[in-house]
Amino acid sequence: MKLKPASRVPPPASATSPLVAVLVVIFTVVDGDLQALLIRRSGDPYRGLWAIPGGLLQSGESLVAAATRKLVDETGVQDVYLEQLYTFNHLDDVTPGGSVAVTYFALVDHDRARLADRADWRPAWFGMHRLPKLAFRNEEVLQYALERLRNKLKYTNVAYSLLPARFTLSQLQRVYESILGRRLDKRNFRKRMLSLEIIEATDERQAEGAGRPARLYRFSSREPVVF
Amino acid sequence: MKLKPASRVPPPASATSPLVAVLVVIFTVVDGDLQALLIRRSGDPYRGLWAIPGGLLQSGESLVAAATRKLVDETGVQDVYLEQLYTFNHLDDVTPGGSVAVTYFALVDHDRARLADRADWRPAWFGMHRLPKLAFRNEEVLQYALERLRNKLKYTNVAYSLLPARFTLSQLQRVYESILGRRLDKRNFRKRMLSLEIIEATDERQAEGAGRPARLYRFSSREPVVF
DNA sequence: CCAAAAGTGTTTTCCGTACACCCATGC
DNA sequence: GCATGGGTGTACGGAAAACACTTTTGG
Repeated sequence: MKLKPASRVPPPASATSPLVAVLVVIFTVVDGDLQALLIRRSGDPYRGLWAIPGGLLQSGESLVAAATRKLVDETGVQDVYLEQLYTFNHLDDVTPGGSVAVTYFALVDHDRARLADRADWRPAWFGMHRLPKLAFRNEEVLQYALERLRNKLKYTNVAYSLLPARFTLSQLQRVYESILGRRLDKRNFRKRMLSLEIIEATDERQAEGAGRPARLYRFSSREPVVF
Repeated sequence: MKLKPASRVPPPASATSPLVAVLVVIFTVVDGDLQALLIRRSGDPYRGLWAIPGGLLQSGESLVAAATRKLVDETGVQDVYLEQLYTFNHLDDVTPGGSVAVTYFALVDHDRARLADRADWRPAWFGMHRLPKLAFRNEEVLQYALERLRNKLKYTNVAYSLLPARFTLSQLQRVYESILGRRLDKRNFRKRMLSLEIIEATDERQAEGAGRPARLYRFSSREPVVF
């Protein structure tokens, strides 16, 4: 049986066509730890397990709009880095007719996020190395998101979305180290960041407890930049 | 209004939910020219224009299965490189309730492809620099696919899917040049290909018209390999 | 004065790029 | 013997990686 391109137009709304869900992997870095936001399921299936926030794409809604909506629902923030990740299917093996999950990932500054405080399925942050038991095949999605994020770090300035407007180079380095999962050399790191010209020194300083006060930097651009 | 994860499960089949289409950008290299397979639309909208092959995702069908089905329909080949590209929406601005297009791209050896011979919307190859007027926003999709392919070429062996089992280094270089859109240095190219150990020399040779016969090579692996 | 974090250069290694001539065959 | 495509090595430059000590502050 052959599908005709023309058949894209008038939907036979009768047959159960696959549903479209949108999931958003929301990352943050707290205190040297890369964390993802998960919600606890209060309904079946997988009741009580944790899952990536998401919901059905509504009629007429665009994919980014749906992803942004979920992001705002869960964290209250909106103007952050958000990128489409991958489209999975059969994540959910219960929906009759199948389902398609379009996944996104977002990077939020932990201090700006205000988690929704709901009675059931409350959201919570989990370190990527201390994940709870997850619903559907959400481990796969998280791993894929992490991999993508690690790659993006190498050739884009996406880290801007994980930090406040002003930050120290040590804070920035800790963000990189949390995501990459390994220590970086301080001198090489600073040399590289500065040579890429994605950050600029300000003339402010900030004392972090004991020790010499650190210079504060800012990102030259708070829009995504690819080098 | 908030979507609950639980609502992923029982679909309210009443509302017109967005449709899911699967498109497959099929690339080949012929004679130093990177080409994409397009089909001519015989129905509305965009009647008479050319478009990327695709169709609706059928109930219960997986995304790769749908993409593979389209690929086989159009070219007769199946065991080639196939990768998910991106998921667009609003490509089609006519479907009520909106539509989502999950796009893939495939790489086929031109000599193995046997194009479907249909009365209406016949498929045909078009050089990426001589594209006809396209339906929907298919230019965007093709450009995105090209960009992705160019990147993949740098750190994977995907070219194996564009060549026969045995090939000369010059043929391989022409494939790279067609995709990248620029000339490469012969010595550097060979050095790199051999040092990556993705190809191996055979002891066969092949005369290409006049000139010294060329050694034939094969890919060490005909599965995708990332370096 | 000591603990704690910030800040700073040089050397080596590796990879990408530039570049020109000889070799084997068909006609 | 000449036209055609196949095949080969070296040198340079830039980026990444390795590596250790001094500076400034708080307590």
